[in-house]
This record gives sequence, structure tokens and C-alpha cells, in this order.
Amino acid sequence: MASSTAKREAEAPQAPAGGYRKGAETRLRILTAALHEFGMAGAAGATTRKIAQEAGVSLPALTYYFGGKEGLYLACAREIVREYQAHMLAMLADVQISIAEGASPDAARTSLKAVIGALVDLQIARQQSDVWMSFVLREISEQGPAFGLLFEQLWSPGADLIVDLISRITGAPPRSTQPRLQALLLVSSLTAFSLARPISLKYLGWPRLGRAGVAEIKAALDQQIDQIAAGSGAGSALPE
Amino acid sequence: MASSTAKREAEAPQAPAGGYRKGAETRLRILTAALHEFGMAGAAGATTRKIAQEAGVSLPALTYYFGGKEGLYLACAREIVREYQAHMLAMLADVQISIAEGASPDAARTSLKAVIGALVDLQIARQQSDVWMSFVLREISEQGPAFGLLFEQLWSPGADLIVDLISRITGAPPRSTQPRLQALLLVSSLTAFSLARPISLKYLGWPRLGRAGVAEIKAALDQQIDQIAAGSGAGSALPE
DNA sequence: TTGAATTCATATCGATCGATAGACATTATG
DNA sequence: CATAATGTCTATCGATCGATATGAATTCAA
Repeated sequence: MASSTAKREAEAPQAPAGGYRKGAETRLRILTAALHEFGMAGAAGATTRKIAQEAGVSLPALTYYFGGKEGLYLACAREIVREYQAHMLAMLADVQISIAEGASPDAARTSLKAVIGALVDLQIARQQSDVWMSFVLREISEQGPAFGLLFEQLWSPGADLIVDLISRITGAPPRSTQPRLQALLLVSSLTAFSLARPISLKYLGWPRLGRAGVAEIKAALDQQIDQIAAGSGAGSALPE
Repeated sequence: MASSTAKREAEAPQAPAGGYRKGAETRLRILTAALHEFGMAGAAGATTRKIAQEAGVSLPALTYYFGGKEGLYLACAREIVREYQAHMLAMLADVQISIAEGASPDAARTSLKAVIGALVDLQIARQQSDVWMSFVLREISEQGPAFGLLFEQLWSPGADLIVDLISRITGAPPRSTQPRLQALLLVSSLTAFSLARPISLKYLGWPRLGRAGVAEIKAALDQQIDQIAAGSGAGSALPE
């Protein structure tokens, strides 16, 4: 998937300029199908023909709207970033402010639980999100053409915030190696229920991931966050 | 990659019966190249031509030894299981025995640190292991033809052991949901440095993963294990 | 209503994929 | 050395991939 000359995306990377209404609908159908296929089969495994069929259009429509397979792939990455920001940005901004205003370790702990909980919801609760996570994780591990975008727009903002929260909780120097490692371990443990969901569910003996399961996962993560606080000797830790 | 009729693998799935010495060497070269390619590009992205070129053989050699692309893929999965067991089985057996003999929570905590440390070593220290982890995680998330093998031979033994250790540490009912979830979160957090290594290193500002980095990662994981013990109120927890 | 802009389907191209036929080379054994 | 078993190559097949040339159908502003 080398660089290609996009007809439409090259001129208007985000939104078609003078398009008709029907065109925008078709474009969205293609994008949805592409997200599904790329997420399920990966950039190499997905085929433009299957995407076109799933979207109910013919093959050249993909070229018309996205310039080719790679343009469509990048558009998928941008769409994921858009949805992620729509779901997380308000919360991240709130927490960011409370950090700047010097929140207490306990308040930071509550905020961290809320952020992680929102990430769990984003990955699990919504129908298509697991497909998005597959897309993101694959792109991250393969360092494909959308790596930079995902790192800067999706990973960094959330990760910076989580590191700041952990630093506030434990009292560690802000953005030093230790809270960074703790943040990495915490966030990447969520892969158990996105990337590795099939094996995790099989191991837990859960047929699928329902509301009760999500609640238990959140409880386990909350407990882990409490332990981070307890391990540092700061905050009110555990009741015992 | 549907089912295919393997010429050699069908008759002797593990080792060629009456082969010459040179044949075994070629077979190994192909297997090594295939592990690399499948791990880097995935089952769909890897091509038999590239594998053959990397192994220094011509294309039909793959068919001769492994019956085709899928046979080669499955042989890679078996090889990973073999290497994993060679690296971990002795340790797992030791710990298993100490569990059966009723080890103390503190002893279980030490054992858990050793097991996790060995997993880190397996993933990071060895040169090709990251490629193996990519292979395994991809297969797990895609539920490909080797899913069952990897679950039973690679995942289950280690996971069962880790759950038993955590149960012993925290005093939770053995193999109940809570220690299972804790084990899942702990193990899957290692994906930060296998699957997500590029983004993790970039985020930490580390150019590569050297001895010092591995030591810091192990320290962070040890701390997390200590916190599991501390959070349960069992064991001698932290010095403070 | 008319006509230019936009949409997207039919048909096909060249490249590359995995697999195989068939011949040749190498190895071990008597 | 002779012979069979084993190993490996060149050449090529059919399938499928992504891309595109061409043009008809649709949309919307004037």
C-alpha cells in the first residue's frame, strides 16, 4: 500500500466541497464498511471488493471518494480519531482543568477511575468499537501510514492526562518514568478485552460481554487504581 | 486460507520421518523465515514468495515441506508453542509444585514475580520473540486456525498458574472471577511492550529497549504485584 | 426546464498471489 | 558404483487483487 494519487481526498482531505447530499451518504456507507473490514482483517487482509460489496456500491466508487485503498484506510483512521474525540474530549478537558487547578490525590483518583471507565465503555459498550480498537492496535504495532496521526491525536492526549493523574495520586515527579510506566501498564491491560477479547472471554467462561461483565471489569480496574494509590502511601487508600 | 492437502505435514505433523540431514536444515530455515514474515505482516500480509526468498529457497520448497501456506502457518504456531514450553515449562512445573505444597502468600508473591519476569524476558530479551508475540496476539484476536492450539498449549497453562498464585496471595477463592480478572489485566499489560512497543517506546522517549529499560519494566510490574498483595490485606505488603 | 456538475456502474487491464507439473540434482544405502 | 529416496529448481497455471478508461444516470442550480 504505497502512496497513491487521491482524486478527491487530495483536494479535500476532510469533507467533500461541493458534493450532493446522496454523495455524502454513499461516502459514509463506504467508510463504515471499510472500518469494519479493515478492523476485522487488517490493512492487508481487507479487500476493496468486499468493502464495496458490504457498502452496496461498485468498486470504482471507492476510488472516486477516497482515491484508492490507502486513502480509504487513512480516512478510516481520521474517522476513528473523530469519534474518539467526540466521546472523550469533553471529559478529558474537564479533568485537565481540575489537574491544572491542583486537585487532591483523592480527587485525581476519582478522575482516573472515570477516565478509565470511559475507555472501557468506549471499547466495549458501543457496538463497533471493538473493530476500531483492532484497527488502532494493528496500526500501532505495524507502524503503518496512520501511525503518526493516531499517536498524536488519539494516544498522546489521553496518555498525558493519565500520567498526570497518576503523578498526582502517587506524588511522583510529573511525567517521570515511573508514572509513565504505570500508565502504560494500566492502559495496555485494557487490551485483554479488546484485542484479546476472544481468549479472555473463553478463559473466564463468559459467553459474551454483557453489562454485568463490564461492571466487574471496571471494579477490577478501580481496585487496581486504588492499589496504585495505596502503594504510594498517599491518599486515604483503603478502608482497612 | 482454507484447508489444504499437506503432502508432508499431513503424514508427519511434527518431524519428517525418514529425512536427510540437509532437508531438516532447509525446513528450519523456511520455518524461521515464515515466523518472521507471519509475525511482521500477519497471515494475510505475508507472501510465500517473500518467505521463500528470505529462506534462500525457491517457492515449491514450502509446499514440499509444509503442504502450503496454511500448513506452514500452523507449523509456525507449533514451533512457537515448542519454544515457549522449552523456556517456561521448567519454571512453571516448579511453581506448580510449590503451589500444591501450600506455599505461603509471600512465597507465592515471589513466584509470581519470577513468572512475570520470565514472561518479560521471553518477550523482550530474546531477539525474535517480539515477532512471536505479534504472531500469537494476531492469531488470538483473529481467531485463526491456530487459535485452539495456542489457547490450550500456551495460554491456559500459564494463566491457570498465575490465577492460582494470585489466589494464594490475596486469599481469594481459587480460580474465581476476581483473581482471574486480575491475572488477565496483569498479563495483558505486557502487550505494552510487545504489540504496542513502538508507541510505548516513543511515549517513554526510549530509543530502544535495552537492559536498563527491561529492569525498569520489571520493577514496575513487581510493584504492581506488591500492590495486589497489599490491596488484599494479606502478606507483609510494603515496608512502610 | 435545461445543462453542467456530480455520482457511480460495466468492463477490463496489469500485477501478484498460492499452487503445481515436471525435470533435474543430491543423498544415503546396497 | 548403482539405485532408490529425497530434495530442489524452472516454468507456468488460474484466481484474485487494486486500479482505471469510459460513459450513462442522477442531482441540483439557473
